[in-house]
Order: sequence, then C-alpha cells, then structure tokens
Amino acid sequence: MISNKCKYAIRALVHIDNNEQDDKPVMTSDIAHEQQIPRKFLEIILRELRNNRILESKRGKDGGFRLLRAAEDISLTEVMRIIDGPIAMLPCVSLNYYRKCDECEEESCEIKGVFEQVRDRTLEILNGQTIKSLTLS
Amino acid sequence: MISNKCKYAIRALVHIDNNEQDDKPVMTSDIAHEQQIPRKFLEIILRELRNNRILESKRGKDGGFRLLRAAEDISLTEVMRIIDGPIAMLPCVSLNYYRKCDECEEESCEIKGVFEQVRDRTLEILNGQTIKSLTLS
DNA sequence: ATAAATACTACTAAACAGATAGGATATATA
DNA sequence: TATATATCCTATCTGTTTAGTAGTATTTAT
Repeated sequence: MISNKCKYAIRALVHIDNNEQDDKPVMTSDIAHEQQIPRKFLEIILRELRNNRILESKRGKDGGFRLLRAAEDISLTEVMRIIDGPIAMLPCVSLNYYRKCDECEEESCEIKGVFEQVRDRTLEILNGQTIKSLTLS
Repeated sequence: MISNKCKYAIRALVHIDNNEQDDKPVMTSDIAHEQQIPRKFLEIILRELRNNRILESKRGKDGGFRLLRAAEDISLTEVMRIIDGPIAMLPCVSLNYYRKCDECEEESCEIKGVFEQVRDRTLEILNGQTIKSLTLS
C-alpha cells in the first residue's frame, strides 16, 4: 500500500501544476485548503519534495512552492520513492533501495524471481506516468 | 513490501510440502529449526494458515501440520492475502480488501487507473505461482 | 517596522511488526 | 492411567512507522 502521505504529495504536485501562473508560487495554505490536506503535515511533505529537487520554494510574503522541472519530467516513481521509499515487494529486489534479506539466502530464495517480474511489470506502468500525465487523466 | 511473517509462511509451506511423507505431519519445531524461524512466532503463523484452511493440524504426540490441499492448488496470492492482507497499492483498487480511500473522491482520483493496471499485471504473475511451482523453481 | 510566508525542531498518539511467555488441551504409547 | 510431547490460546512487550500537532526562527515584500 502507498501511504496517505504519498497520495498527499501527488495531489499537491498536481495542484501546483494546475495553479502555477506567471511563475507565481503556490502557497501551502491554498493547497491544504483546496485539497483538504492538514496544513502542517503538508508543510513537511512539500519541504521533503523541495529537498529532493522536485520543488523550489520562496520564503516570506508572496512565497510558496513552484515545480523545479516541467510536470512531464517528474515521474510518479520518483515521487513515490522520495516519500515512501522502495517500490519493490522484497528488499533484495529493489533497484533504488537494495538490501539483503536478513532471513534468506538470495541464491536459494524461492520467491526472488517472481518478485523481480512483479517489479519489472510495475515499473513499466509507473515509469510511464508523470505529474503531467496524471493531471490530464 | 511483503512482511517477514509472510516470507516465513511461504518458506514453511514449501518446507512442509518437501518433508511430508506417508501422511506424517511436520512439526513446528522441525520447520523452525531447519528454516531458522523463531518457533513461537512460527506457531502463530501455522495456526493462522490452519484457520484459513491451508493447513490441517494434529495435536499431541507425533502431531504437526500437513497441507490440506495439493501444493499445486495453494496459490501465492492466497497465502499473501491471509498473512499480509491486500496486495493492491490502493485500498480502493483492492479486489479482496476493497475500502474507499478516506481522503479522495474515487470519481476524480488521478491515480486509481494507474494502480488498477499495476494490480492487474501483478496478479497475472502472482496468481500463476503456487507452493508447488515455488518448490520447483 | 510589520505582516506573511517558509524552515526547523520537537513532540505525541495510535497502529503495526516481530516477536516472547506461560499455561491449557489433546494424544500416542509405556 | 501416567507421562511425554505436541498444538492451542491469551496476554504481553519492544521498536518502528504513520499521521499528525505545536511552537519558534527566519526570510521577504511592502
């Protein structure tokens, strides 16, 4: 399951993409209000997206957040990995967060192959999705 | 991510399939020892699988667990759903554990369609796998 | 100067993960 | 029938994660 936090992040990015005009940044409180996301929690999420170079922020009056890249260049997987971590169902099969399973030997693991296939099929779909494609769908 | 508990369950079932002979049940302590699974934790898992009609148990001396059905009739998804719950990445897209997302309207949800596709591709792979096919792989 | 925005640190409550402890109950066999 | 040995059941525990909240510091436009 993806977390609420991640769903909030995606909705916030789509909202920013739809509401950015003339390079004017979008305020946390506007997103929070219109998307029904707790404001303080959203602050944390947006800061995290900024720290990972998805957003840029402007402080002080008339401040807010802007997409740092075009919406069609921000993939769904990138956002999911920043907020929720690995997408794969086994640590030993994750491309971006590989870890050895503590309890099993990889060479004799019965399920590794299956979950490599699941990972590949999943990424085929998710890698094709961007903030822009979600906005349009 | 699938839980350790679920990985233990799968390993235990494969072990039982490999070690059942002359209808003699396999003991928790044997599985625990050979598969390196904490015994008391494994007890809980095996009881859960028995309650869900994957295993049958025999109490008392010479007791233990047997597969209730042929290993080729026990699917990986069935075990995963018993131990970990939903396989889908969104509650509103789950076939066996459907729940409405609290934070979003399904009609206007941007990500529902994508995660329906992920679910379908994932199940195509996982539904084809059984305790028997894992044993052989 | 001040109002208004983000940045940052710290805290909390509830749920879940991964177990462990101990006693109740059933059963094969001497 | 006594005993050893297995599952069954209830309760408990520790650490981590999820989903937030509170309060203060800092930056910036006017």
